[in-house]
Amino acid sequence: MVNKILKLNSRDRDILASTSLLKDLSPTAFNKVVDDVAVSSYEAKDLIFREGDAPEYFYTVLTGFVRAYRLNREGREADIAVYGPGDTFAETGIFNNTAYDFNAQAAEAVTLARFETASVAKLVTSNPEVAMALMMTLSSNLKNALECVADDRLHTAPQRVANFILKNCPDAAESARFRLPFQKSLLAGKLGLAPEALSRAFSSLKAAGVSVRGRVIEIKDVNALRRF
Amino acid sequence: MVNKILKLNSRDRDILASTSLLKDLSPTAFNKVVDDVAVSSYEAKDLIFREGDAPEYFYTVLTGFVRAYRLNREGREADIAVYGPGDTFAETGIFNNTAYDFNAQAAEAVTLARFETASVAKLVTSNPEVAMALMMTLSSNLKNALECVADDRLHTAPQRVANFILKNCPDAAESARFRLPFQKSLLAGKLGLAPEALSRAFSSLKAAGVSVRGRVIEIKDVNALRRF
DNA sequence: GTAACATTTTGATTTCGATCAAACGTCCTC
DNA sequence: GAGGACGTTTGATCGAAATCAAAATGTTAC
Repeated sequence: MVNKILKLNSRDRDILASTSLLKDLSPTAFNKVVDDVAVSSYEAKDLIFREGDAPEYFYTVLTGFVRAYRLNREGREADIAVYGPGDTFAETGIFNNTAYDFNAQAAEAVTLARFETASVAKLVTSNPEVAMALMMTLSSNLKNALECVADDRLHTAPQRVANFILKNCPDAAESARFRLPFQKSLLAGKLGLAPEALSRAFSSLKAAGVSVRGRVIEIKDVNALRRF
Repeated sequence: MVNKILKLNSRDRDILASTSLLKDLSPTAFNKVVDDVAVSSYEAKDLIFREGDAPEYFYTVLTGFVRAYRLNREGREADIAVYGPGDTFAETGIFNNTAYDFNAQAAEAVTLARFETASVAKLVTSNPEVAMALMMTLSSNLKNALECVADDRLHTAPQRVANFILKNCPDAAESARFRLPFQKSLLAGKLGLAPEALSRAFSSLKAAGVSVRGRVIEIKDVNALRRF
């Protein structure tokens, strides 16, 4: 129920060392950052933090997927991002100490590396390597967010789903098959769709040679899909 | 037609020195950054850069407004951000040297401070102050982008317009009046709406005490608007 | 294996905003 | 001030996706 907080074991250390946030750090810098890291585990649906909370921590996903979402006044939820293994989220708290501006929830069983915002904030000013790592992360998160706005505003539901599928196909391949890394309802949220709309989008993509069985997606002709 | 490129004059320097990107820099760091800055002016509708171009420069708006937008396959445009005085855009080019991922266009006559991506990239690694300034900028742009996704997904057109109006009202005020800083069609784009939808949203807000004459917005009761 | 439950799909309806078209205003030029 | 050009509003229609409801499929626990 309540998440367990543990010290980093060597397996987690290895995972962390391969994330885009930390992979380019020198051993010295890496150790400094990792010094204050804790590993926290959550069960599916557990809240990690709530919009409005003080941004005491930020996180890198080790395993599983995290859903970032906001509520409107009536309590309806809308996802604004999904973070998976290697992704870092809520790192803006380092730079302005205002409250989290979204809710974060474990979409499934999840383990996270938990950084202390305040101590990393100090590190950043003194360690250029760490600063650079954070800039890369911020930059990549910014690109994704702008991409998301563009996708929402430019593309229909089937087009968004097609885009998502194509991002998961090896570029050169003629045909492809892959497994969704998470539930369809989470994918729907990520794409800004109701689950029903995702389901209908998949079925409209049958015409473009996409077949879906459970979580397995099969694409007859990747280039044909690219054209619609 | 083609934009003029000038060296920074002292007025531009003053404006730059007050932007959130540069305001906290020491004189030394400020001078280093500003060393390679050029001022470029554009007429309304001029393209500043195109999606796919090499990210040679990034920009801070000195005066006017810039529209960032993307195209879908059919050539329809969708705005993904609007940048005004003090805002910095396209700074992600510093961190990964991939092409610009949107088009930038002067929404009206505009002057920009133009930074060389490559030289700032070098500065960043050696100068912690500059790194910090960029992190603040990235962080703020990231927050805005996520806010935009949330707003698009959670709120109807009238609600988005109401939010925009409220952001431009002094917090405490009972009633308020202000002038739109740019054309309504640009506001429509910023909010992800067709101009017609913006117009209809304004007229539906009459019921909440909002009256519009030209660019002047008048709000009878700010708190009432907050409730719808 | 079956019951209980969660997730996904399908169907019917409604709603919001896009689009097309035309009228209206405003600003600028000549 | 007449004439445009452009921006905005209004009207009518259309389409995409949300919502509500129910069926179907999948998963888990016992």
